Amino acid sequence: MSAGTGAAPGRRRPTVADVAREAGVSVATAGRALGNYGRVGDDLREQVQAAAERLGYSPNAVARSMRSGGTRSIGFVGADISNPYFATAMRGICDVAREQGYEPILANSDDRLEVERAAVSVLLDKQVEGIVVAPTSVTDVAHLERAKELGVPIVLLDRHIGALEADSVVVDNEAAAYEAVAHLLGLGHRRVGLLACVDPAEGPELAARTGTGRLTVRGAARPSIDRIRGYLAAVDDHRATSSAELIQYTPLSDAAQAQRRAEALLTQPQPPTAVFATDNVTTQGLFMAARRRGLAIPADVSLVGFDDLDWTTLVDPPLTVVAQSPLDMGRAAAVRLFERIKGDDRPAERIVLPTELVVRSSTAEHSHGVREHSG
Amino acid sequence: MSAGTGAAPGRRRPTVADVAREAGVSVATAGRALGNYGRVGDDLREQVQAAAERLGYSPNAVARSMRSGGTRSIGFVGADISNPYFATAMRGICDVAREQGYEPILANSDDRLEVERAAVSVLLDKQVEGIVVAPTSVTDVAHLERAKELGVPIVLLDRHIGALEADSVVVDNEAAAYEAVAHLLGLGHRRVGLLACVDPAEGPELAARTGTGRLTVRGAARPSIDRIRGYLAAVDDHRATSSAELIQYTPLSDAAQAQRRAEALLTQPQPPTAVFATDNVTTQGLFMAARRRGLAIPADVSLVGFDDLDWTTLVDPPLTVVAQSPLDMGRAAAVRLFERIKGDDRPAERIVLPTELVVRSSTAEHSHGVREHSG
DNA sequence: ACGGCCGGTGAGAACGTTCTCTCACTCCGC
DNA sequence: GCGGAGTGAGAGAACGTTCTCACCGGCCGT
Repeated sequence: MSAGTGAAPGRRRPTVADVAREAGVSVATAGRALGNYGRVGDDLREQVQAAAERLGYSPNAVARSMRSGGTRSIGFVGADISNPYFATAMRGICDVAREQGYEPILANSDDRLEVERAAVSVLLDKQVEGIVVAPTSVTDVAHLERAKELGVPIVLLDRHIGALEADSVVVDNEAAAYEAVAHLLGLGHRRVGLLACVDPAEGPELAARTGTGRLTVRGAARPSIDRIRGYLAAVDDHRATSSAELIQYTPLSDAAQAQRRAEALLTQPQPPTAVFATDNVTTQGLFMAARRRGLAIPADVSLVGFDDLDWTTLVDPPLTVVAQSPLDMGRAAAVRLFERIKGDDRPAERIVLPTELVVRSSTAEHSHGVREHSG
Repeated sequence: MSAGTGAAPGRRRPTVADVAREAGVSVATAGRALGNYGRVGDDLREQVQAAAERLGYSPNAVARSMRSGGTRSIGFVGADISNPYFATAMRGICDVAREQGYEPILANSDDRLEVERAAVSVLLDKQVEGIVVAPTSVTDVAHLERAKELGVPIVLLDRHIGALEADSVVVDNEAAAYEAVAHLLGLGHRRVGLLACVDPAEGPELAARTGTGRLTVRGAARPSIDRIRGYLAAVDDHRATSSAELIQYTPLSDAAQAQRRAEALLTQPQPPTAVFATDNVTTQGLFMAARRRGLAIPADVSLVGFDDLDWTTLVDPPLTVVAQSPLDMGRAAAVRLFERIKGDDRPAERIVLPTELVVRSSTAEHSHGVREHSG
C-alpha cells in the first residue's frame, strides 16, 4: 500500500525511522524509546512503543552490531558436529550462550587444518566476540594468534596448546589412559594392546625402542597422543610387554577402518589379552572386531574404551570405559569464554575436568597363563 | 606504534580507509581493488593489495552485510543438538552451507514453543537469509509466518505444516511405521505394543474406540503422531488387537523415562509379543526395559525401533529398525533453502525422503500360541 | 580538429543503529 | 523577575562497506 517493491514477497523491514515517522517524533527519540537508553518522556515513550507495535518493528541486529561493535555471536569450530562428543559439547556451549544472550555459529573442520583456518577467518570477519575451538593442530596456530591479536578471545576445547596463551578445557588424557591401562595390568594382563586414532601424517613417531627398550612418542598434545603416552607410561611402570606389534593406529574417524585395524591387532600370532581404545570411534571398531572374530569378552580379551556413550551400556557385556563429560567441557569452555569477553584478563588457564574409569563387565582377570613376555 | 588504544590487547582492525591511506589512494579505489568490483588499474590494484597484505586487512562482514543486506548466514532451530538425529541433520546443513559460502547459526528449542519463537525472532533480527526449523508446534506458526513476510524463507525439517506455505523435508512416517508394524504382524504377532514419545500436553487424544472399535488419534502431523497413525492403520488392517493397554506414551526425550514406560508395557498381565518404538530414544528405552526384565529378544518379545543408529547393530541381537537418513534430510533441507534464497518462488513442496525397514535379528515369528485375541 | 566515449579515479551517499552535541523549555531559587 | 540548573527533544555524526555519480584524461571517429 505504501511504497513497497510490490512483487517481491519480502516487505522491507520497518526501521527506527519508520517508527519515528509513524509516531511523529524524531529518529533520535524513537531510538531512545525503543532501546531504552537516554531519557524520554513517558507519553512519547508509549507513543513510540505503540507505533513500533503497530509496524511490527524489531531492531536490526546487524546495524546495531555495526554501530556498537558487539555482535552477540560466538563461534564454535570442531572436527565434526555429528560426532556425539562434539554434538554434546556444542549443546553445553549453546546453553551457556543462550543464558548470556549470545548465539553460536558452527563450523566443522573435519580435522583439516586449512578448513579450520578458513572457518576461523570467516568467524573473525563476521566479528564474533569469541571462539571455542577444538584445534586440529597444536603447532600451526597463526590463525588463533590472529584472533587473539584482534581482541577475540579463544578457548581451546579438548586440546591444550602450550605455545598459545589461551584458556583450554581438557581432561587429563594421559592420567585417564594410565588409569585405564593400569586397571588392565592390575587384572594380570601383560600383553595390552592399543588402538589409537591418529593422523599418520602428523601422527606420533613411535620412536621405536630407545636404549632402555622403551617405546616413546613424539608429537603434540592432542588427546590421542596424550592417551598413547598414558598407555606407554602404564605399560612401562608395570613392566608389561611393550612392543610395536601391540599398537595399531587408524587414521580416520571411521569405525569401519578402526575395525579393520582392531582385527589385525586381535588376530596376530601372539594377540593381546586386553586392549585399550583411545576414543569412541576406535572403541566401537574394537568392539565390532572382537564380536566379528568371535572372541568372548572378557574371557578371550578384555576391553577398555573411551567415552561413556549410551551404547556402551547397551551392549553385552557392558563396556568398561573412561568417562568424560563433553557437556560439562562445552559448558566450561563457554563460561570461560564469556569471562574473557567481559574483560577478564587473568593469565591463561588450563581447566582440567575429571574423568572417571567406569568399570563394567568387559574387563576381567587374565586367568590363562600366557607367558611369553621377557622379564 | 601508530595510534592504538595502548593497553587493550585488541588492536583496531584495519579498515578499507586504512588500506587506502597506506596505499595512497582513495577509499573508493581501495574498496574496488579489494572487493574486485568496478574497474581499477592494474598497478593500483597491486599496490592496494600489497598494502592490504601489509596491514593484515580483512573485510568486516558486518559492515558488508549492513550495506548489501545479505549476511551469508542461515539459522537452524532444532529440539536438541545433542540428539544424534539433529546433530547429523545439522552436519548435512553445515556441509551444504559451506559449499554456498554460508555459516549456520544454531539454536536449541528443547521442543518448547516459546524458546523456538524467541530463537526465530533473534535469527530474524540477526538478518539470517533463511531458516531451517524442526518446528515444535504445527499449529502455532505465527513466528514462521512472520519470517516469510520478511522475505526470509523457511524450510521445515522432519515435520510438515499444512497451514504454512513452506517447503518441508520429511519421511513418510505413517508409511514407515505401517511397514514396521506390518512386518511384525506378518510374523504372526497379534498383540503389538507401541511406545511413543509425545508431549501429553499437546499430545494425541487417543479417541478411545469409535463405534467400529477402532482407536484413532487426533493431533497434528508431528513425526510421532504420524507413526502412531501408521501403527494404528497397520493393526487395524490386519485385524490385530487394538487396545489402549498396548500403547504407552512417554512425554520426555529421556531414555530412562522411556524405559519405565516400556517396563510398564512389557509387564502387564497380557503383555504384547512385539513392540514398536517410534523414535531412537524410546527404542533405547525399550531395549533397556526388555534387557532389565530378562526378556529374551526375539524369543519372548520382538522389537522394532526407529532410526538406524550405530548402537542398534552393536547390541545383541542387532535391532530391526526403520532407517532414515538425517544427513540427507539436513542436506536436502539446506539445498531447498538455498534455492529459495536465490529467488526460487515455485509453490512450496513437500520433499519426502525414503525410509527403509532394516530387518535384523530382534524380530522373529510369534511361535508360541498365545491366543487371547478375539476375532 | 573537435565532440563523444570509455577507462580510471575520487568524492560522497547510503545502509540502520547508537551516541554526542546542541538547543529550547521549565522550574526553582535568589 | 532573572539567571542557572535540569530535563526532554532534535539534528547530525559515526561505524565500514559498497555503490552511484561526477570528473578527467586520452583516444577514436567523423
